[in-house]
Amino acid sequence: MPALSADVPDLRAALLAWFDRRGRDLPWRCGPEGQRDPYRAWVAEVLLQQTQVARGLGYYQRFLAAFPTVQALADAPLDDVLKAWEGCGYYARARNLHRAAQVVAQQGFPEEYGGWLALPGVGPYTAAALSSFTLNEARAVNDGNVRRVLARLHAEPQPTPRWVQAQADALLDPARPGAWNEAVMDLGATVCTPKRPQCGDCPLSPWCAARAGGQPAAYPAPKARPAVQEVHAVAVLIGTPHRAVLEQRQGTLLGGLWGLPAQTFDPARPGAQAQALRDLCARLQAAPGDPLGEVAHAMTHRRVIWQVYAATGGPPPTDVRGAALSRLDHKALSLAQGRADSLFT
DNA sequence: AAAGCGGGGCC
DNA sequence: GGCCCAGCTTT
Repeated sequence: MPALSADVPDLRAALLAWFDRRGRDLPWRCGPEGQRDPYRAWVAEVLLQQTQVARGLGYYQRFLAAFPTVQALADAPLDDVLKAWEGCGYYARARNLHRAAQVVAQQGFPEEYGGWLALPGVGPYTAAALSSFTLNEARAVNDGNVRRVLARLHAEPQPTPRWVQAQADALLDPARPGAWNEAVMDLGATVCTPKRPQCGDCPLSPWCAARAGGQPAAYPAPKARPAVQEVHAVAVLIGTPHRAVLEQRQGTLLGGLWGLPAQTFDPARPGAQAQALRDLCARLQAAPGDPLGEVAHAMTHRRVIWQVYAATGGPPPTDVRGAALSRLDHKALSLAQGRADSLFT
């Protein structure tokens, strides 16, 4: 295996040649290399934070259709922005993007890395990506793909963020920084994949220490993840699946989204569920009705189990279709849909 | 440094 | 069921 440090020009040339042939053709890569359209690139980068490209594609088209320009985004109500983001998760991204669009509409797009980094929702990865893609600035990105590719290249089982950034900085091709960043990520997403890397198709395999060791998939070592916490709650549906009493969620969990009124309880305590239902209905000035069923919804860090009940009274119902709802609330509403259907079968 | 934050796809 | 994904913000 060639000594990597002495071979950086060859390694760069090999990856960029692969990228020029096999790089992905993605809708936000519009405009010349190093001078991408900043609005489209920005929306895509935020949308793709912790979201796979294959799934981001549909959300990207929907969001761009709703808000074709940064001015349109800045002028829109937050509720409309969240509706366009509905289902995509990590809704703080949409709130921050909306806030940052108002800054950009006033001041124009950033003209350097530091300007991007100063915007809400733009961290080190996104600022490096956008300054290299739109300004041709020599900033190396550090994302999950880069981390995996570099961990394997150097056979480093425990790559710290600091280590990854240093390696990425050293390899970045200063002649084509935007293309280099796109190339490493494309390689990680299509060839140097987490489970079964296709080393036979990899332009970096001559330099790859993990491949030389025979166990490329062992790098990097899996991250330890905290146990998933279960959250039990009762929720009430007042109205119909299309027109129901909704409340806007506060705080960081699904903040800004709308959903059925709900009340958590401790399932280990006898009677706690019935008490939660009474408390919830008392708060709403509603009367509890029939149980509609149970819905469970898994998120990365918790598992939510709802006992859903019909109820009557309470505040006036609102239109469901225009509101941004989480998947959990859509599942709860579909319980009532199934019940309404069954009345006619 | 660690925790919190969605949702889906794939093994 | 576990792991991962073009991470960021807050504590």
